[in-house]
Amino acid sequence: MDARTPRPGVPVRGSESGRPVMAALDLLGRRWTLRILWELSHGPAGFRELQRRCGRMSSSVLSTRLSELTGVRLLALHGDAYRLTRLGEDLVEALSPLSDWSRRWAEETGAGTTGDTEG
Amino acid sequence: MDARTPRPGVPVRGSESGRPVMAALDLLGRRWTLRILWELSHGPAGFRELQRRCGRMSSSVLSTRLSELTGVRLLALHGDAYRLTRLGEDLVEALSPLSDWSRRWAEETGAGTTGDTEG
DNA sequence: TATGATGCTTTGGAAATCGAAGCGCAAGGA
DNA sequence: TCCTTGCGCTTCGATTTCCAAAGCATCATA
Repeated sequence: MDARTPRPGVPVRGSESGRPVMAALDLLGRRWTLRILWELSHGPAGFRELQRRCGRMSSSVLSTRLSELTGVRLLALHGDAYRLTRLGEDLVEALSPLSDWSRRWAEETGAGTTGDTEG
Repeated sequence: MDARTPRPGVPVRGSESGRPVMAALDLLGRRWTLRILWELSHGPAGFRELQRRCGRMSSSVLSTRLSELTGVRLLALHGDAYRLTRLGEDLVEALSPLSDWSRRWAEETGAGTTGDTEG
């Protein structure tokens, strides 16, 4: 993490208040961040394994995301495996209703994919 | 919305499956998207008003985000006011645990701002 | 008629993201 | 002992996204 990583208590993009939720909205609104957390909720993974889970995302971006997320204590590196911290698990759990919601979204927009049990 | 806007049923960044949740993670992982939804959950707003709520964000980006979000039916334009659709309200509600979580995050990282009652 | 507010669009430059290549290391096989 | 494979990343040039300022047309008020 560098000094520009959003974290509670400091001003972030579009908000000088330091309100925690603003930091969260800024942090999560960066490409791949949500996806990385989501994938790690399925279990710890090393760098290349995680890259594969994210559809071969750019290694350079993965690298910076991982250091951002570990910097704000949502992830931790144990040996060669990244895993969610307690805080990170809580976040993913807070976001879990997204899975059900997205199915409703699919229904209402008349989307095709149905054979989808894996949240 | 153009053809590249993530929506359920089509491949998105990092996922060919068309799984709805992947589209959601891609869509929400764009700068300002979460923030815009969040701000609109406090009530409808016109273009410039919304821009102010988002801390004077760039009008060009706001414009493209608004058309993306209306394109996937999370927002609708009524007269000169953007407002959440039913689907959009459901999404914000699904995301609402984020507010409580972010406060815990602030506590655990020893952040300063406390005078913060507005989620 | 001016003045200010609105909903945007345009534009040139800055920053984020991309993807391919490469580095050093460790393990396994011939 | 070499050779290959996989690992965790970095580097770097190219593309995409984002940005802030300026501008345009329109409407309301003065």
